[in-house]
Amino acid sequence: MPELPEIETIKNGITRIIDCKILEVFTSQLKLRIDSTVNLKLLKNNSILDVKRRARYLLIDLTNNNTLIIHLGMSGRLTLSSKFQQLKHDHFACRLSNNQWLIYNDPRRFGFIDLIKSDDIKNHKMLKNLGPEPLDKNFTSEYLFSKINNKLTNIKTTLMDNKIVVGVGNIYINEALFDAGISPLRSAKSITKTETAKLVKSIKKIISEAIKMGGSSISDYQNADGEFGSFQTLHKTYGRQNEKCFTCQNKIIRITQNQRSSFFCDICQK
DNA sequence: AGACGTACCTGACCGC
DNA sequence: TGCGGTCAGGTACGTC
Repeated sequence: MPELPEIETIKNGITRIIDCKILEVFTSQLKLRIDSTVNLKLLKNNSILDVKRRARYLLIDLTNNNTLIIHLGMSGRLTLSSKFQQLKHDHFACRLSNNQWLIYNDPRRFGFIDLIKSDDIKNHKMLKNLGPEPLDKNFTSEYLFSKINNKLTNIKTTLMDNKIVVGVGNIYINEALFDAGISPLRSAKSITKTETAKLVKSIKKIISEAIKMGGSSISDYQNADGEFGSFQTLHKTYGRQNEKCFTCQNKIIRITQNQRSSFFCDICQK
């Protein structure tokens, strides 16, 4: 489901739980992608100090030096609701002192929830090797060029590598490459310094616009209040195979790269 | 070391 | 209707 703009939107939607106390915890028996290090029932009586995001991970800081890490995988949803009746695929829920339930639902179970000591967060195996945030000032064209100029792999796959830059998934990389006028088929090492600068600018632009629009709702993404994002109405390539390019009227092509769909215009993107 | 394929899961959709 | 195939927003891991 979610790339960085969707997670950022969810994060903004749940900041109202800050200062709430966790009164009750539900967990399903089903296995998520990785097992929680400790029993999540231990969350009871912790209070929420802060809600943060790193890459596509939501980090909920708690009292007792605990941090809850939530990843939504491909199909996860995190919602706030005044009631909780366990639905299929609900894997975690907690009742808060503001009379709301925070509910984690994930049909495909590619996501996970873990509870660790806040001090150990940087060492968590899912977080320790992450590259910079795309909107961070240290994600520059000099940095990116140094990371890609010896890579044989295509530029699209390269930019989806979390060690290089985080949070840029299949939707937004297609959109950013279109914006930059660069074909997804190019090898990373063939991208010039000038093109790298354009690419960095396009990634920042697309991600910021998507955050402003509340993310993209392709089939089932919803924010913490069950509302849909609207950036999908501005997609210029993603999901538009055989439709006309808005710039040149050429047909948008769909191909497969590393088992993921790429959409592009072979006239506008060189 | 780097490149690439595979695996984890469910559900929606399409063609026969 | 039902069945098999394909596809889906992510990411770690195995193998060459």
